[in-house]
Amino acid sequence: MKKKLTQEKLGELLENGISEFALAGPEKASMAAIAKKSGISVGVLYKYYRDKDAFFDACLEKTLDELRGALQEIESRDGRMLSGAQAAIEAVQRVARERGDYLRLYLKIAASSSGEYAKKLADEIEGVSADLYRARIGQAAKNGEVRDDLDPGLFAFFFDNLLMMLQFSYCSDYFRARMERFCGGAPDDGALTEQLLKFLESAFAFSSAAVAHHEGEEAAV
Amino acid sequence: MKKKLTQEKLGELLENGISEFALAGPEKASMAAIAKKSGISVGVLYKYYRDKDAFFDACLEKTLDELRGALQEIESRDGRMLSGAQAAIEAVQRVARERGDYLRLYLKIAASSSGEYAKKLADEIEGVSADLYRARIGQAAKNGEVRDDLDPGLFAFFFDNLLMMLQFSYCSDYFRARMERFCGGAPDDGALTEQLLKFLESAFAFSSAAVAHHEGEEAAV
Amino acid sequence: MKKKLTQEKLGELLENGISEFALAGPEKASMAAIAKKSGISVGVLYKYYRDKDAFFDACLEKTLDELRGALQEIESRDGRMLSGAQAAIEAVQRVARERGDYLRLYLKIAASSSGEYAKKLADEIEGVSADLYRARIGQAAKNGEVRDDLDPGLFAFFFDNLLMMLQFSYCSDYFRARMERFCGGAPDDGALTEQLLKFLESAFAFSSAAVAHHEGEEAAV
Amino acid sequence: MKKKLTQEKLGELLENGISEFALAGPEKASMAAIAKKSGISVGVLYKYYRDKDAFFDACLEKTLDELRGALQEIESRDGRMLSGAQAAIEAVQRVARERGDYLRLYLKIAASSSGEYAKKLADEIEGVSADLYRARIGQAAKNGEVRDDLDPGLFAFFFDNLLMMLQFSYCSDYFRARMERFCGGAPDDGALTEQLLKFLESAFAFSSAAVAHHEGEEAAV
DNA sequence: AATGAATGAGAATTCATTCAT
DNA sequence: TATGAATGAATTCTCATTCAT
Repeated sequence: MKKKLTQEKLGELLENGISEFALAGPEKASMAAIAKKSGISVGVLYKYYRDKDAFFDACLEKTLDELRGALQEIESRDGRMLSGAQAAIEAVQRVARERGDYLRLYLKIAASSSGEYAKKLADEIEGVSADLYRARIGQAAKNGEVRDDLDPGLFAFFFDNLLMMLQFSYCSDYFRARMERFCGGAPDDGALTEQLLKFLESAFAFSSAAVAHHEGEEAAV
Repeated sequence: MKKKLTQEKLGELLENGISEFALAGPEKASMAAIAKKSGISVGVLYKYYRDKDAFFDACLEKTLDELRGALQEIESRDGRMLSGAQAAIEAVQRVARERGDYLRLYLKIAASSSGEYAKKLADEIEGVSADLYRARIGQAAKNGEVRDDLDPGLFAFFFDNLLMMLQFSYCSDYFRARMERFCGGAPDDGALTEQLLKFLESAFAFSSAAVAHHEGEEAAV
Repeated sequence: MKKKLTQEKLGELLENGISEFALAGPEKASMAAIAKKSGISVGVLYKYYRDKDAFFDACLEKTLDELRGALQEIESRDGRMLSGAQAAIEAVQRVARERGDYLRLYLKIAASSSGEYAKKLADEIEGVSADLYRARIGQAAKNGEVRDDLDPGLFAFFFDNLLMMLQFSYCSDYFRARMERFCGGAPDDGALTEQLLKFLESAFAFSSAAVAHHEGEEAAV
Repeated sequence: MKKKLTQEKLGELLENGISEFALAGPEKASMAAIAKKSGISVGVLYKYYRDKDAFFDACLEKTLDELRGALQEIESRDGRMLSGAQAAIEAVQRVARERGDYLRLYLKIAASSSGEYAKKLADEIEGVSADLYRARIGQAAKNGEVRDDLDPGLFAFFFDNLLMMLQFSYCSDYFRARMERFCGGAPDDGALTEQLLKFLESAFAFSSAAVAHHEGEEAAV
């Protein structure tokens, strides 16, 4: 038989698919173009995936897998809010650099999907982190680690919103230009991390009690 | 008379265009459908706009005009950070309700545009508010109204990010589903506003405790 | 507006469709080829007919209308079996000459259709003549015009079978070749008519004259 | 051993080919499906047959061989017209039951082939029986067994036409539905045979009894 | 100037055929 | 020699754009 597509080829196909879908959008992306870019014929593409939708789903699935993978790394850290936040920010920066296409595709999908499909997708993609963040913040509030006059769900939402916009700002031309406009040029990763942590730290804590608690610790030192 | 009719028709045309582009996406939106919905022939549509792209640009322009209009209302308020924030949040909620199409289209564009065009667009859309927020925050820091150990540009960026995600969460099916997943159901507008203000207030160290802390520091100095 | 397709163009389109479908078969016939042959673009074809199937149905409908029209002419004659048969044979010959494509398409469809569709089609196409022939033969049997020991349905069936094969033999290359093989060359229309009438006349044992003639012959022997 | 397996496989391949071609039509039948059904790879199929057309020809050839075989059985009987006719009708009924695919494929071909190929095919398929029938009828006319005022070729043609339509009516969905429409339901094989024989007998004016019967009636009048 | 029918390039998808293994 | 994955031409159908009326 003619040589079967190697695993790498299949991976490349998905990567190119993700890239095309992210760049041109699911409608405009051309199956022929993706096949050509991957050095295969349209025929194989259709041997492996029933149709454009199925191929798109596969690209999306891979994207979500990768993003979930990046998330798990963060989740596995200790539960303290601040260190978690720092890890998350750095993960966003790394993923944006290494896997910008994934984020771009995610943005496209998020911007385009509608109706029940949107709901299904949101559950699938955001479910884990939503629950995790909410639980973590609720716990932190009980511990006195963060203020207790906040709604864990909404604060988790705001927290994730900041990370999400960070993602978009790193991966999308538009949002990057916007970020640069705000910062008066491309911001330094480290500085941005530091400032965002400061923003979050302050947002979450920073009730006098927490500060007092902190002060106590520091005093002890 | 004839002109007036045309003027009205043109406005309707743009509205329908915005609606279609926002709903179906720039690729999938049909020129014929838009013309029909507006009660004119495709011919006229092409008489006024060279091609689909040009028409799309016009729709975008109108969208941005409207959004800028909404923004100006907020900007014209007094310069105190907190009241500004509250006004902005409420403006977002109102616009999302009244002009969801504009926000949906904006999201589509932000997710799609690339290269130089993205930059141009971002400057045009975000320029004013970016500059305004940065200046306002810088001023507030000088006044001791907010912490002074923060970068005005980045904090303006974070602030606007939160508003932007709020917009998306109100107008896009996907982001709405995500918000509901975080909040365990559709959040109440008032509660959300309150909590977000709390978040911001704290982030900017508005809270008396933080201020007191600051004051102490400053007194020491 | 650009000139709307004239009625003639539309007629031509159907004719070319019928011709292509009859020649190449519904599967192989190419929409593009039909459009080109008709001097129009594929686009119009799809403006007038939803898809290939719809266009095919239109072609078939026209075919059946024409064939039914030819049939009606015969049916409107007086009810005597023999003159009806003669008219039918001559109609077949004329239609085969003038509208061979219709018969060819009919043959293709008859050969191809299956399942419930076949039943529906057969009812639509053959229903009228089946009922008519059966009634006419039943009546003729009562009148003593034809033998009364025959089943009107089956005899109508045999009668129509002979006409049907005549159709096929005139319009299909294969059946024409077969006919010529049987006859040792292309048969003369008049001779064929005469002989077929003789065959039918005898089969139905209508004409006392024919019987008398026979008697005479036999008596002579 | 190996060869035997191949021989079996080849037979199976042809059977499956005939079945597919008869069912789906030459255009729609899929080479891959036929190979799979036969438990071989497409590769071997193309090793044995240059292309789809060649394979189709082989299927056709086998079909014709089988049909000729069935015919020979009838032809080997004694030469009396009536018993020959009865044998032929019963053979048609049996073949339709046992080898419906052959007849369906034959019908497809007859409906599709055109030009020189049609002629070649008709000669090959119909040649023998055409000659046989003509000769037999000519002889019967000389013997006084049938009327002598008929053209042996045309009468043979009419006779074969009736058998052919019987074939079609037994094997094709369309023609079966048509037959049932004429008969008011599925006819009984025996009744059909009896009536068709009556029709033929009368057409050829064979039976002295029928004539006598008539004579009696007429005398009474 | 307005109309909307006609155009035709372009996209998805299929499947007979090839050929490396 | 057998395999069956890969190829890519061909086909259907869509819709932005044009232009005769």
